[in-house]
Order: sequence, then C-alpha cells, then structure tokens
Amino acid sequence: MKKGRVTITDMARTLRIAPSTVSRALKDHPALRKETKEAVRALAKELDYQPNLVALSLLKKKSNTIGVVVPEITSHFFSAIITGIQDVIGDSEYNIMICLSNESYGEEEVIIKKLLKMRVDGVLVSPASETKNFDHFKSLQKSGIPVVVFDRDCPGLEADKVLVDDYIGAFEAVQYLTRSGCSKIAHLGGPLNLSTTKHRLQGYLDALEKAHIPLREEYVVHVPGFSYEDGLIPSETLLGLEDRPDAIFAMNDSIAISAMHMAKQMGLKVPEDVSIIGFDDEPHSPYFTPSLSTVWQPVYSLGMLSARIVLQRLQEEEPPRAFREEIFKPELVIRASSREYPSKAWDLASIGK
Amino acid sequence: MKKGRVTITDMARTLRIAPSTVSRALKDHPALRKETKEAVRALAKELDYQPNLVALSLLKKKSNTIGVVVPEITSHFFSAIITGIQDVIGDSEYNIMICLSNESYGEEEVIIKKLLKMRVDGVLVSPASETKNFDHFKSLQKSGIPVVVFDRDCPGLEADKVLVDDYIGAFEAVQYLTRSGCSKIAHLGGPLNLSTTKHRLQGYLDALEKAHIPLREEYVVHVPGFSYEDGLIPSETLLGLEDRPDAIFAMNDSIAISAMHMAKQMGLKVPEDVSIIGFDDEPHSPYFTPSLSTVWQPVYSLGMLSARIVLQRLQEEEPPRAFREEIFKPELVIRASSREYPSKAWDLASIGK
DNA sequence: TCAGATTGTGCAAACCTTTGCACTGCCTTT
DNA sequence: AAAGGCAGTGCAAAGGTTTGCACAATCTGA
Repeated sequence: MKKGRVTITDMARTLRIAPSTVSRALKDHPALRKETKEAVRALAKELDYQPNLVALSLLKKKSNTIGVVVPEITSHFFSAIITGIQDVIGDSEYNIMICLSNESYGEEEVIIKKLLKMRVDGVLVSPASETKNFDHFKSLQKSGIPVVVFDRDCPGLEADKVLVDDYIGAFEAVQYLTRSGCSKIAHLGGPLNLSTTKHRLQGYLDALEKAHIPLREEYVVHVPGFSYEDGLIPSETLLGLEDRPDAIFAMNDSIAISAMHMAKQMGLKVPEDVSIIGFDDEPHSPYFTPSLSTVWQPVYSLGMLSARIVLQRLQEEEPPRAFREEIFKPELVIRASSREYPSKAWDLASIGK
Repeated sequence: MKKGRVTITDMARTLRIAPSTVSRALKDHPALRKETKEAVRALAKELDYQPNLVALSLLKKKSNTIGVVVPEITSHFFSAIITGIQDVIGDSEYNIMICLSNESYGEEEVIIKKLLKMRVDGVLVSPASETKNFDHFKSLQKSGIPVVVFDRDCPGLEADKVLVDDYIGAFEAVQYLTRSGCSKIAHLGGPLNLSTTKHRLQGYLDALEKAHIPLREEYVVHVPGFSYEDGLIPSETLLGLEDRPDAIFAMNDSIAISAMHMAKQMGLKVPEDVSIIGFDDEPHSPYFTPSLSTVWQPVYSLGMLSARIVLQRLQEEEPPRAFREEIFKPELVIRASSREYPSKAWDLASIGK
C-alpha cells in the first residue's frame, strides 16, 4: 500500500486475467465481454487505480510536458504571461513545467539541459538578460523540440516568436512627452543586450529625432536591474543634473515609481516639474499619486498565443510550416504623472500633421 | 536525428559492447577498463547523449518531481513563496511542477489526480479558497506521498504545515489602531472558510475586545475576491455609513489600497479622517500616497522552509517522524496611512501596561 | 601445471503500459 | 461433418536504464 502503487498487473493477477485485458477493459475496448470490463472497472475503482504516466511517457516517447523558461515570476509581467499560458495548456493533454533562470545565462543552460533529459515535448522561453548566445535553444530544436520565444527576442535564432512592439510603445510615449511640451527628456533604460530594452531605447531616440530634439548622452542612464531599488540611484543622478530633465521615460513601472519618489523627495512636482512615463502598466500603477502614465502590454494574450503556437506545432505533420513571428501592439495609457498637452501645442501638432 | 534521441543502446551497438557496459562507463564504474570508459565518453559527447529521465523514473519508481499547488501566481505573495521554494529545490535533485488551482476546488481535485498519475514524490499545497474538504490531499498521503501545507491551513488534515500567525498579525495591527485613538474600526475581510482570513478576523475581534470596544456588525464586511477591484464596493459601503469608521483594517494590501482610494475620492483624508492598515506588505506598498501601513509576512522564508521540510521527508527512513507545524510571526509595519500615537495616548498605554 | 583469484564484460530482469498478432473455443454454414 | 468465421483473451515486444549475477579471460601463486 505504501510505496508501490497498484498497477495493471496487480489487478490482472487478482482477477486471473492478462494485463493486456485489464488495459483494454479500462479503455473500453469493443472486443471485450461486458462482464470482464465491469469486473476490471470495479476493482480499479476499489483500489483507486491511477495509470502510471511515467510508463506511458516511456512507451509513447512523449512526456506530455511543455517547459516554460522565464527569468523570474515575482513581477506581474511574467506571472500574468504564465497564467495565460496555463489557461491554454490546461485545456489540452499537456502540463507545463515552469523554470526560473533568475536572469542568469548559466542557470538557463542548466535548465535547458534538464528539460532535454526530461524529454519535454516543447519549450516556451523568454531568455535571461545575461543571455547572448542561443546555442542551448538550438540544441532543443536539433532534438526535434519546438521552441517558442516570447517577449524577449533571440536575434539570430530561427523559431516561432511572440513579441511586443517595444519600439512603437516607447516611440509613442516619448512622442507624447515631446508634444506635451517637454524638451529635456531622459531615459532610464535596462540591460542593453535585451531586445526589449534595446527597442525601447531606439523608440526613445527616434521620437527625439522626429521632434528635432538633439540627444544628450547624460540623459540616458541604464539601471542595473528591474526593481524599485535599482532605479533609485540612476534617478537621483538624472534629477541632480545641473540641467535637470523635464521628463523621464522609464523602462518599466517599478523604475518609474522610484523616479517619481526620488523627484518628490528632491522637492520636485510630478508632472509640473517633471513628467514621468513607465512601461508595463502593472495593476497598481493607476493608484500611485500621481497615477502613473505608462505603456500597457497585452501580457495575458501574449501568454495565450505562445501556448497556442506550441500546441499547434506539436500536432502538426512532418513538413513543418514556416516560423511565425507575431507582434503585439502595446498601448500608451496616459494618467496623471505626465503633463497634459497644452491646448496650443496640441493645435500646432494637429495642424503640423 | 529528429525524433528518436540517442540512447545507451545506440551507443552500445556502435561500439559493439553491451548497453550495461555503456551505462557503467558513464557512471565511472571502477570495474571498467580505462579505454572502454574513454571510448564511451567520447562517443557520448560526440552524439550529445542525454540520459532519458523518464526511463529512470520508471525504473526507480521516483519521478524526482515535487508538485506545488497554489491558487494563483499573479500576486506577489505566492510568486515570492514559489521563488523561495525553487531556490531550495533547485539545489537538490528534484524539480518543481507548479500547478494553479485558480481558487477552485474542482480544478484542485483534477490537479491532485494528475500529480498522482505523474507519480510526483512530494506535494506542497496552499488550498483554494473554495476548498473545504481535504480528501484529495489524504489520497496523496495514502499513496505514500508526503504533503506539506503552507500559508493556508487545512484544519483536520494531518500533515506538515508551514503557516503564518495571522491572528497575531491582525491583533497587533488592530491594537495599534485602538492605541492610536481610533474607536470605530472596520474590517474588510476575505472568504470565511480560509484559515488565514478567519484568523485575521479573530485577531481583529480580540483586539477590539481588549480595548473594550464593542463589535459593530456593520463594520465587518467580506470582499468577494482578493484584488483591488473587489475592494471598491465594500469600501464604499463602509465609508458611506452614517457613523463612518475612523479606521479600516483590510485583509490584504490591494484591498487596503482600494479603501484608501475610495476614501480620497469621498473627500476623506488618510490618515486624519480614516486610518488604513493592510496585510502582506507588497513591494509597492511603501510607495503609495500615503505610504501604506501593513503587516509583513516572511514569504520567502515560508517557501524555503516548506521546501526544506518536504526534502527532509523524502530522504527520511521508514518510521516517519511526527508532523511539524511551523508558524512564522508576521510583523506590523507602520507607515503613513495610519495615525501616529498621540503622545498622550502613548503614555497612557505605557503606564497602563 | 593447475587451482583460485582477479578483471572486465555481458545477460537478463525489472519498472508499467500498450498493441499487433496468435490462439482457443464456439457457432454457423454448406 | 468439416470448414470458415468470430468473439474473447493472452503472449510478447517495445520503450531506456540500472544492477545482481554469471561468465570468460587473464593472471598469480604454489
């Protein structure tokens, strides 16, 4: 009773029939006599028989498991994506195996190797910020395991991808700032080998250029991490500049909040003295004071689509279709942490267009 | 190359030796000749051989997987606990399989059945808010699978438990409110069959009694869920009462924030007109305006200890030790959303003590 | 030179399930 | 009465790995 759970062979012995018959009875095989089936089913129920999925995996060479590799889950961003993934996978025959890389390339490599050994059927991955080399993902593909990359791109890796147009999100945010009359716009950016932060930076640069605002290098600072604490010193640096910025576009909401607090602490008013726009639109962002302007991303849909794509790959026949690249459009959400368009500037902008 | 990954038997065929020899060579068995080992290892490297963990699980009757069942992961609370669990399990030979019950008893039952079929070696669980019956957890135990309950208790279930003293957390929060001069203290509580909310309610009641404040039933409202939105209407009800409360103790930070916003929206000042204290101390809570007073819980440690206990169970010999019940003490964190002790009241309290 | 030890390798079973094929009775048909 | 068909069931292999035991070959010592 303790360790060894009841098997099909146990039941076969009890009923003095062959294991194969038991197996067929449980699957309602048409060739079997009604009495045999009933006897087996009764015994299975009595003993609370649970089929051994490990044995089945070995036999079918299919673990029915999909690996999901993410940098972390404490942010709302990734946990919401995972919820989207789970809501799709949960309706299928598959399970997900969530693995945390902690933004570390080394841990990510170890995870991929483990998933390979576990014979997962597919992998969804958002690479660690440290990751620059994608050979470990290629080794999955070489073994015939479909890989879907989500949110953070892996340039050079040929795979299905579900991304967000970070460029346009950043561009629109910064354009809003220029149009609302800000001219000294700073950027709190993230690690530069991350596609997302790179694209956000580019959006920032292009929006400045479009408004004919020359780039000032001291206005671009990169934060060491993604949390509130990581944003404090860079914010202080920025706001302590002799020629202080009148707007800050931050790479995510936590960093934006730390900039907002630092500004307040330095006696500056938000948005009168400095406009602030974040990125992600976390659930709490509307409830800060002032409420945070930010760029919303369709996190839940992103998770769902990634999951759907991998499921599709798993049931498709041999000649595989071309890789898909789906790009979601984020949306600028203007709240109270950024100055409104002065009506004049607004009119000019409209006419100018 | 595609589907069938390289096996030990493949390599044995290539090298014209027995699979068992290959197996032993890979594990550096002392009986083997150096040349044999080297040949095998070279080939394994060349073919990028990855041992099939599924086959091993079947053979060893051990999946090296620990199931983690939680209601959701989008809140910081559970995602931080999971991070703690992962940080401990990651150093062991085990993997975790995270499963989301969505606060649903039905889904939780399905999950447990699946974990049983997958032959997980242990399970960590925080039950859904709907769950009142724990037979599904008992069925795990009957199969010899150790179960560790964390955060939310399962009364009547004999298992290892890692909990938080919600009672004392609530008691101290409400006591702080009484001592700071509030006398009309309301409570925004959660689903009543959850041990955590039940204990928080009891702490609230006892703190009132200790301060000789009679309970007013209209001051206790239960919210339908755990999110900001769920708190809005109950907050409005409470703050719209003819005899308005001068303090609110909320069951978590999100609900506290919605109370705070509702108060502001109704023209009330926090904390001058109404003190607010939450529960959980989420990362953003210090950065609301006013910063939120709350009760901190050692989430990360809670996850780590739960994981350690299950690992210990998995390596312990037959006669199992008695179940452990570990209770962490939360800590009251006073910030700006609750009135300070007027020095007089403070003195009186000190003397009275 | 032969018994006995030592070294290196192979065989086969076990873990649990599914499934193609074969087999045993029995019934029907000619 | 013999042949053919069919219903019901069992056998055995396969999936990948480990491991106790057996076996062969070589070597040691008397």
